[in-house]
Amino acid sequence: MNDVPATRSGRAPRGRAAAVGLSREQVISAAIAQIDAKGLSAFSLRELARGLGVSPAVIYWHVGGSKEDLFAAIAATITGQLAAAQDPLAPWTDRLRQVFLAYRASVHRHPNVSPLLGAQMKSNGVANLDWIEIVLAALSDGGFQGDALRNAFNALIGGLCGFVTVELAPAPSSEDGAWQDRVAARMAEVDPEAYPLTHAALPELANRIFVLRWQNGAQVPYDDSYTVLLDLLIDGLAARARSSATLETPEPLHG
Amino acid sequence: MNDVPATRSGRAPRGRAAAVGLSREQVISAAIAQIDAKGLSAFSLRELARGLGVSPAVIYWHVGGSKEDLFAAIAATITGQLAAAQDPLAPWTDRLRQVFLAYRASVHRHPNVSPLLGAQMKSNGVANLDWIEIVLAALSDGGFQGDALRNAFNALIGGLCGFVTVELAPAPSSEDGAWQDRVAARMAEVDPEAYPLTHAALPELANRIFVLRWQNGAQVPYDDSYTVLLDLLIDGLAARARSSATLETPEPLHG
DNA sequence: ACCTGAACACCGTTCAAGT
DNA sequence: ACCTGAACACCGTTCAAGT
Repeated sequence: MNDVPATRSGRAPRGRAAAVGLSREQVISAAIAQIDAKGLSAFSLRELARGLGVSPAVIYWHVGGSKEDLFAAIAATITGQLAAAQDPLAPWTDRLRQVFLAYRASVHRHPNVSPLLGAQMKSNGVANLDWIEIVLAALSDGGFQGDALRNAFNALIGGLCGFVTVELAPAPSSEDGAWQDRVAARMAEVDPEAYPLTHAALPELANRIFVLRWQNGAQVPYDDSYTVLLDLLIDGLAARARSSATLETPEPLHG
Repeated sequence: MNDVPATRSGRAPRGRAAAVGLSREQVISAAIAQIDAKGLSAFSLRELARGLGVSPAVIYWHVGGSKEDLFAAIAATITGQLAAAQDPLAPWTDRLRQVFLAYRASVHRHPNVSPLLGAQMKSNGVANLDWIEIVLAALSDGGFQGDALRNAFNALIGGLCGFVTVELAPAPSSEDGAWQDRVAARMAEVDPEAYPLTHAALPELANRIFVLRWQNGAQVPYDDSYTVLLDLLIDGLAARARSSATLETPEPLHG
C-alpha cells in the first residue's frame, strides 16, 4: 500500500547505521545471490554476513528468528510474482497451464534455491494467496467442488511442484567430477541380461531421465517432459469435468 | 548372492573390535532409526556415533567418504525393495500402479527420510535398477518408444516421486506449536473480498491441501489425492497408447 | 534503530595412534 | 581390520554493549 521502507523501521538510518544501511530486502536478495552463486549447501549465515561486510548478528536483527525464517522469506520472494503473468479471461485449462509454466520458469531462474520451495513446509506456508486463488478459481470454473476440488488441487500442486523439485534436486558438491564419472561408469556396466530394457535405453536416455543421470535440471532441463506431465494432468481434469456436470454431490434442483 | 557379512571385511572381528563389532548395515539402520525418531534436521554424524557408543571417526570408516554418502546409502536402503511386490503378468497399467503405490508406501514408512529421496540427486543416482527396469518395461509394453518413452518415464517419476516429496516436506522443528498457531491464525484472516474462493474453501480445506496446511503428510496423509494423480497419469498414458499404434517413429511395415 | 564483538555449544572431517 | 582421541576449521544463535 505505502512505500517500501529502505530500513526495517521505515525511518532513515542515522549514525553508524547509515554507513551500513542494510534493509531486510537487501539481506534477502544478497542471500539469494549467494545461493545462486555457490549453491545451497555452501550457504551459511556467517558467509552471508561476511559478504555483506557485517556482523553475523545483523542477519538475525533484520530477518528475525532463525535460518529457517530467512529461507522462508527467500521462498516467498521467488514465488511472489506468479500471479502477474495471468490472463483471467482465458479458459480455466489455459489459466492452469499458464500458472504452472510460470511456476517452473521462476524456479528455474534460481535453481539452487529449489529445495526450499518443494521440500520444506515452512516455505510452503508463506506462499502467496494470489496463486492459490488462481488455481482454486480455475478448478472451480471447471466444475470441481468438495473432495474433487481438493484432490485436483493437490494432484496439480504436488505433481507439478514436485516434478520441479525432483528435476532441480542438487547434485553432489558442485563440480565433483569424480561422482559424475562414477555414475557414468556404473551405467556403462548395466547387465544386459538382467536389465534388457534399461541397457537398451541407455545410449539414448543416459543423463536425460531421472535416476539415470549425473546432472540436474539446471544443466539438462526437462522442458518437454514437464509439458507432457502438464498436458496429462490438465487434459485428464478436463475430461473428468466434461463427464459429470458437477463432480461432487450435486446441488438440489429446487432448493 | 552370498551371505551378507557382519563386518565390512566379511571376517569375524577380533580384539577390541569384537567388543564393538559394528557393520556397515548396522550403521545405516541406526541412522535411519535416529532420523525416524528425531527428524532429519536434528540428525548429525556425531549424534549417530554417540548413539552407537562409538567414536565419530567410526562412521567414516564404515560408510566411507562423507555425510552425503551415508545419506545415499540410506536412500538406497529404503528404495531397495520396490521390485518385490510386483506381478509381472499384470497389464502394464496395473504394473505401473503397483510400483508407484509401493514407492509411496515405502517412503511413508520413513517420512523423515523423504527429503533424501526426491530432493537430493546423489540419492537418486543409486536407485535400484530393478525399479527402473519395471517402469521401462511397462511403458514399453504400452507402446512407448524414443522421446515418448523418455517423457512418459520422466512425467511419472517426477510427478509421483515429486508428489511424495512435497507431501512429506518437513515442517519446522518438530512440535513448534507457535508456528502452527501462526499459520492457522493467518488463514483465519484471509480477506474474503480479495480471495473469495480461498476464503470459502478454508473451512473444508484448511490443513488438507498443500500450501494451506500446518502439518505434513506424515500426520495428514494425502492418499486419495495421490490416487487421483496416479489415475490421471496412467489413464492419460493409456489413452495416448491407444490413439497411436506406435507413439514414436513407426517401424517400417515390411523391414 | 541498527550494529559490533565476543561467547557458547555445537558441527563435519581428518589423522596419527592404538590393538 | 577396526576403533580411539585429539585436533582443525567451521557453524547457528544469543547477548551485552556500543552509537
